[in-house]
Amino acid sequence: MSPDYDKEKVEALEAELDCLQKENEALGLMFETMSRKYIMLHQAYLHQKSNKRQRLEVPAAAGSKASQVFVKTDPRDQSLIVKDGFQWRKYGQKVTKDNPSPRAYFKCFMAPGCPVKKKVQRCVEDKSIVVATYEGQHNHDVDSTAAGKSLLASCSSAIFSGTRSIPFPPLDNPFRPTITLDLTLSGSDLQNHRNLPSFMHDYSTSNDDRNNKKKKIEDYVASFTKDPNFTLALAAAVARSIKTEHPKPSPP
DNA sequence: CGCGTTTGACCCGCGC
DNA sequence: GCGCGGGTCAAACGCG
Ligand SMILES: [Zn+2]
Repeated sequence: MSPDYDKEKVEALEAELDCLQKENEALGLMFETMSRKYIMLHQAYLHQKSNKRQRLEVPAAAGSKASQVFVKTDPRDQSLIVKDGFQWRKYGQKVTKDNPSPRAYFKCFMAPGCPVKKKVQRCVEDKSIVVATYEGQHNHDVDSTAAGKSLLASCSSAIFSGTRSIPFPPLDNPFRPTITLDLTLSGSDLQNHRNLPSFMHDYSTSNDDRNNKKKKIEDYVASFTKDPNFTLALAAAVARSIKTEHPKPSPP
């Protein structure tokens, strides 16, 4: 047992720890973004409910017409995210100025007159993360068979719906499929209100019970876990995050 | 031969 | 008015 061995081992562990920390940071950012978006959405809902006319001229972004989905997947499997239960026909691809990665344009042709479009683009830094933007909503049923066949979405929902034990090898598994965060809110509002934590503060203080908020977030998380795919790591991370702060899940 | 992807052209809104 | 950047069209291509 020479010290070199231990040193090498320590370095390897440190590298792994760094990688995990980086991923944890990314996941935390996603979760934070989701929470912020939920808070913004709720705030906007209350505001719109109380005040009929909002001075925001935001045309289409007011409603939940556009939803953004952060997907973590293998760089080569990018085209596979198309098979998410819907049938998409690619009708364009463009290179954007900000992002070196090309952006692909898809349109749902599962049903006639379905105006749902979808934009898929890889993240700037992390090429393993793709951002899909869904626009519109389907007026047809989602093919459950195709959805069930679509990658490994069911395993993540199983974690949230049923047992909390994770029967899968965690981060060690290179087959880690996909992370999907469904954020049914436009991204422009996020950037607008990104530097305005007043909403969150106002909401947090004005509301009597913060547990309710946590419960809402949890419910929201559970809601979007049903549809899209989730990586085991994110599922476990979010579950632990929620569980630690609000140890009373009680899913329906 | 039918259908979906590819890929450059075209269009259109916007800022200078 | 013009250039630019993003969104869409459609002809060509490729594959089963
Ligand atoms: Zn559709």
